[in-house]
Amino acid sequence: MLPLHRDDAVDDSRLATIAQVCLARRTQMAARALTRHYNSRLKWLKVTATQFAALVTIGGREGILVLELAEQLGTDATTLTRNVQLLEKRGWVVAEGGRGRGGKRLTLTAKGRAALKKALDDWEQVNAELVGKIGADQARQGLQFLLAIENAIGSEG
Amino acid sequence: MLPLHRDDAVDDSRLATIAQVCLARRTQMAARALTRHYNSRLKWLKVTATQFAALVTIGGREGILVLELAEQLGTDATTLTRNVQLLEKRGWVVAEGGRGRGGKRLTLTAKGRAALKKALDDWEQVNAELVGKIGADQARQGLQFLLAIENAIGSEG
DNA sequence: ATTTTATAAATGCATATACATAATTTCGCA
DNA sequence: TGCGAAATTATGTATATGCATTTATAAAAT
Repeated sequence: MLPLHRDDAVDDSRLATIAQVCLARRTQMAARALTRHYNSRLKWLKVTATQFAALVTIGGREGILVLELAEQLGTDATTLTRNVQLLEKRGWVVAEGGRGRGGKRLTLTAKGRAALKKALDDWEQVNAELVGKIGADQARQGLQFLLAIENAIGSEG
Repeated sequence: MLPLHRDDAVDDSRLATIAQVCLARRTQMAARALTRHYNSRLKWLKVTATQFAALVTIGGREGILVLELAEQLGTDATTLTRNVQLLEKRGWVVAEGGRGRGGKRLTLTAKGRAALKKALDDWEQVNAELVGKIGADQARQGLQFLLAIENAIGSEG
């Protein structure tokens, strides 16, 4: 039986095109590759790329709230609640305050600052390598593209 | 007490710069925003962006192996093992074969093709909206950038 | 002062992700 | 024919993610 004129038929070449040009798919693929890459480079410090991003942000703004950290990292606040708990268990971050108005203010511990400082050197190397490989121009354009995507989506559902 | 000359001090402006130009961070942020956006648009079909990408790929290559699907999606094969199990439970995908050489060949069910077909219309709309907002040129350059990132990382740790 | 309201974080549940390792199947060869 | 090697998927464990909902706190209103 030939599968012609099926109601549920989909065009194969259309699917191939979509796989090539879907912004979500390609961005996720690159994000996964980058995460794996950074994780492997930061493995000796037992820091993940996600944790590194949080440490950088807290270090740059001591006393930041969980909600503000979520905003800076572009994640849901409930995700940050748990990610921060891991950082606290690691002894890298301490919090003052709690639920409700006023919130929970986060600061790095000495241990946290030390870990961050070490990780920064690795980051510098990894990022420089990547920029070297793709070229400074493309890196700059890429960052603009990523920002444009975020702005295009904004906070609408 | 002034925090001058601390061994663990980190430069705030350096941290701010890193937050701006870290390729991993910015790509992940965009990926998260895109995932949320696509998920909300595909919510009425109870399909996630990740599942959509898998359905597109399986639909475009019936009989694909889990390992090949992982390659196409740029994820670890062990992730795909579980993602595919969800698709099977949903009745969208059936598998022939199993462990070991020969592997497990995946195909869409009629239900899977129907879901894919509906999702494709949503995808078309969402992607067109995004490209419209950021501009066709930047979209094209962005896709090239993402590809360049993947190539730069390749399969090295 | 007590109630209401707004704000911030935490929890329950489900999916997504990857590394290390295990289990299973098949192929090739002795 | 049976054993070792290669290939492929599955499992254990941990982190990451988001939505819906709940809990806790502080401010505002009456």
